[in-house]
Amino acid sequence: MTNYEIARVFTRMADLMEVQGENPFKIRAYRKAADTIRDLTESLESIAARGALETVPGVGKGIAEKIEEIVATGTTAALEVLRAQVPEGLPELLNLPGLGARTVQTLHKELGVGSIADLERAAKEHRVRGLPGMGAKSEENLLRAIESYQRLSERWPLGRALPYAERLVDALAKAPGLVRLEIAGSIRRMRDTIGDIDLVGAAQDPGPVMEAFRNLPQARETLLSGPTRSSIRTHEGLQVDLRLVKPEDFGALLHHFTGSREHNIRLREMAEAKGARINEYGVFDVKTDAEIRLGPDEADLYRFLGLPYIPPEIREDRGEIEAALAGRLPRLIEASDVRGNLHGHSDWSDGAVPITTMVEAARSLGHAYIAITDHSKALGVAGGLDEERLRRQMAEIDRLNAAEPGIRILKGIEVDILGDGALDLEEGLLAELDIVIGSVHSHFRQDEATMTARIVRALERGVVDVLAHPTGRLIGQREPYAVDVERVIEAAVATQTALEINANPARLDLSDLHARRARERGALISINTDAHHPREFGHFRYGIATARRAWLEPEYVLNTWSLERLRKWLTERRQASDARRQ
DNA sequence: GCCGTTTTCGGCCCGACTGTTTTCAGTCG
Repeated sequence: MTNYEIARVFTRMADLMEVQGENPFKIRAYRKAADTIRDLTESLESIAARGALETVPGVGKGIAEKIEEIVATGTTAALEVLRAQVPEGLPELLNLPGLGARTVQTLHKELGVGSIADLERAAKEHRVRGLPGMGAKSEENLLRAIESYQRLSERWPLGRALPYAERLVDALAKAPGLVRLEIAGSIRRMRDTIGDIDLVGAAQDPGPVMEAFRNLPQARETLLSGPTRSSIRTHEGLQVDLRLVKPEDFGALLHHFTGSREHNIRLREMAEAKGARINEYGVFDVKTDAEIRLGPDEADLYRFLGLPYIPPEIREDRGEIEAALAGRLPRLIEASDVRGNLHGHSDWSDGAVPITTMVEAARSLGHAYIAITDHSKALGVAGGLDEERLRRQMAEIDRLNAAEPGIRILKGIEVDILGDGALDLEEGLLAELDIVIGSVHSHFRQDEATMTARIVRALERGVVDVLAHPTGRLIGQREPYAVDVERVIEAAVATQTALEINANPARLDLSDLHARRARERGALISINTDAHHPREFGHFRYGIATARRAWLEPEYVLNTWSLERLRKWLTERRQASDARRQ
């Protein structure tokens, strides 16, 4: 039973309790526990085995008992009781925008609605409008909600959402009277996927800006519209919210809608201790309701609370407030720290352009080095290199380096880790390369024990310098393969293998949480674009963002190092591997 | 159901918009 599966049990219980009208705080407790569990890197089974369940935040006596029950039996009696009481399809109604628990209960009780199909029928037959608080307009809105729910409603990867939001900002920037406009919400925090776009702005007169917003070419329909807040749905089905305040309140607004909700709640609790209330307009004295005037920046708010500025990427209530209080916030890595790309492809395998084109692009970015790491022969579809072609490529790179291209080209390979943990090329040859990236591209369906052992075995050979995209996930397309990340991190530390944060926004693998865990355990990280074309060097922004969310300082990221330091590390780790194997 | 250098009981963020209301409940972020 994975943590993810156990979390799903509690989420399901929360859904069922919600449509039953159970105590909202109890429901929240279950959801919070589920979120926490999903984020753990250690398996609940092993936490349970050492009797430490109640040390997990949000897990108390009740939920701990249920976890033990789930670990032992696969389910819990409490869930089965709820299931017996509530129709299977009822919780799904909560996904319809505008429909909450109270209305779902009424629909179920009064009309016998037990699924979205039931609701659609009832609305079409005008049976909904007879209910208290429901009219013809409500019926219409429900039918629209059902229609749009069936059409869309998946989360967007950051790599799609961020550029889209930036285009919206560009389009809106010309609106009359607009003085500030920023992307807030989960995009500003750079989460790997996002559910909607939050824009915040400032204007003395919000009317014309709101009108321009509703009339954006991207807007398919207006969901709601008021003087300070409007929402549209785009043609692609994504919801976009715009909030506007007076320019002097902009800092408070930006902070409020950057979130995360959990982070903001913590700050409000801290404000309460100072007799102050925080909302999107500023900070107010609880007693007099008078505004406590702060400066215009987010930093002023943190200063008021006695905290240093906390960057958006780590505002998740995952320990950042405690770290800030203790003066121990990390100096997060920045894009300008990057000195090279250690995983990328050329047209020798499945890259789009010749080595020289990739090299020139990297040089123009100001990088000091670039590794060419084409695929190995097992990846036939990608034109992977066999021994003979790899030797020719190595000679080619030697020639290019001899011509002093203004950047160091490292000879590398992305070698396949085969099904049994062997490497796809002869290890003597691999040892001649400057850098070896190892990765899994096959047999994704192996069970967790087999996959974990396979990767650990590959690392223990000591030849792989960097383990690429360690979990194999493709966001929104493919689940990570079953692998015990904790064990892989352990092996990476023991063998001094760096773990990759693959910066491709479809991967972001390691994820923020896994990367943070890896760092905590002492692993080194390499942030790589895995570029197959020069334009994909632009993906660094996503890799950096993930690293920042993982609390990474540049010190622990290989490719922020100078070429000399990097080469020294590569040499020493191989010597250590050789020594270990003797 | 969880949690506690204020508390082991009584809290658990705060405000905008909608649709239906004669003053507010429900929903959302």
